Amino acid sequence: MLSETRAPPGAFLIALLTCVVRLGERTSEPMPYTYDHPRPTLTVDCVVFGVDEEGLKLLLIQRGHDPFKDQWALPGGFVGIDETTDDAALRELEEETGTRDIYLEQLYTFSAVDRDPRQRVVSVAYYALVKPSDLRVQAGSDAQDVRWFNARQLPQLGFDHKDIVAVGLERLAGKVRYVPVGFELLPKKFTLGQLQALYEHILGRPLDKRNFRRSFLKMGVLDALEEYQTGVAHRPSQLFSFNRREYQRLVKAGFSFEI
Amino acid sequence: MLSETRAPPGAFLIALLTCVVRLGERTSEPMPYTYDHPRPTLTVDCVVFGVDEEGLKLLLIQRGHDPFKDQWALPGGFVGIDETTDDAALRELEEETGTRDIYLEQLYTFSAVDRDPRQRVVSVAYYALVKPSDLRVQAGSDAQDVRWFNARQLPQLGFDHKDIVAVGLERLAGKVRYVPVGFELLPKKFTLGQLQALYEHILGRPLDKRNFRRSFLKMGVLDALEEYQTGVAHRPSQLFSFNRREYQRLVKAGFSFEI
DNA sequence: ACAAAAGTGTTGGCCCTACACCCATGA
DNA sequence: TCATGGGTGTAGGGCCAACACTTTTGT
Repeated sequence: MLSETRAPPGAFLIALLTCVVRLGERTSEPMPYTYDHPRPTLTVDCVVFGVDEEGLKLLLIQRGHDPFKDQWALPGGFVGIDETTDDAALRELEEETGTRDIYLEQLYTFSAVDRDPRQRVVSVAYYALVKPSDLRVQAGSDAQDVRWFNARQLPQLGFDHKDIVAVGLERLAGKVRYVPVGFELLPKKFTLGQLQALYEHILGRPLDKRNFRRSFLKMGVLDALEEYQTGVAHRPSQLFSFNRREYQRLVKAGFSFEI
Repeated sequence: MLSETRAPPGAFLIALLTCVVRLGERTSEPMPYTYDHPRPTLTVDCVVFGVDEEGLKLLLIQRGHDPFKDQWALPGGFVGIDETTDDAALRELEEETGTRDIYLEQLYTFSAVDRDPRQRVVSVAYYALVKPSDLRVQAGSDAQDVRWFNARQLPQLGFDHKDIVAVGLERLAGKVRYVPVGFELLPKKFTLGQLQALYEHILGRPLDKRNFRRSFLKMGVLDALEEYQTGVAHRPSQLFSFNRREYQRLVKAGFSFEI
């Protein structure tokens, strides 16, 4: 039915073609084989969390082009015709971070009609957990700058990225309660103090030291190393590492990691 | 840069245009204003849950066209250029159910490159909770038939809809544990027996009657009516209704509805 | 010596689980 | 009178929250 229709050479035709889409709306399934109509553009945006001494951080880029030129925004970009949205998110993150070894999870798909002032863009949002110590960030092709920001004190963001970040923070706080995500954010060897501080930053409330240590150690996913902090002006803490094998065994067994 | 390129008149050009997209991939943000490249088609698919005497049900349509003609699949369809994915999902559901008064929540976005045999299609999946008693389903324009199926005994499904259903079932089971979703699935007045049976169907395991009643009543979101079942061959059950106002008050207060 | 974080046990209360019998009705 | 689901209370155990002091190091 629409197989001979050409797609719009420019955005000014979109309004015209909308009537064609309206026809399409009456059918509840994709039409056979050759179907051609104005489509939303598909992008990904990534809420990248990290943590350092100051607390929970978020990676933002400073846009090099309009719209929102010079403003800060989430890293992201187009989804190619032959890649999944997961692949697109990883590809974009590799630009800014130089690595693909990143914990990534789909967050939500944002589709407000006016979320991009230029044209219709639907964005699949992801959230990522990285160890800032493991990577040195660098501006990708379309960004002037990349920086870590305090996750609770962000600058004004372009598009609807403020909403996306809010959903990301909420999801992180929800997830941390029953999955030990902290391990994606901390260095290989860490102290229980660091781990607890991380949880307090994510949950936004203080936790009891003794109870925290007990419940975490009880899970059995921490390996106590025969190694200690050095050079700190207080009693050195024992170092721990995350036992991923044991963690996966417990996940399979249906174990609950509630904090 | 690509503003003069025409979109593919047919699927056979997609491979050719892929190289153009590859160029696009190097930029991490949408290009200015007039940007034209082969885009994934965007659809929605809905996992519609209902419940009746037999247990948890799922609404499926029988496809009227290829691909997967005559096979059962999830209701769904294209996302128009001027509607959100939420709107698209509601619009599609209205076709099959005749109402927009449906509890709907975004589930996940599926983007495997080969999930549709015709062309690249990315689908935003939703799950819906409806009261089958409130609506009479009817086949939409592209469907030969619509029917409720036992959610645990589904026929073979087209596309990757089996995966989508699996994610939907998992999410429902997760959600029911801390949100009283049951109210979206039951009639206005219901018995605690019905409510418990619903939970058992969703969770896939039996629950203790006394404990279930106690913990649900303790939440304070059920109004006991001065009304009883009639015409049953056993002691009539008291009827209850859901107090949505109180529920929302408790949600705001951060109350936990764990079962 | 002091500052700063590490490390360590116990108790009370609450909640969750398990469990068995009588009740009201229609057939 | 029988079959069917409705309705009710308690006791034991486990888990969680609250809580304070000593240890080790650098300055």
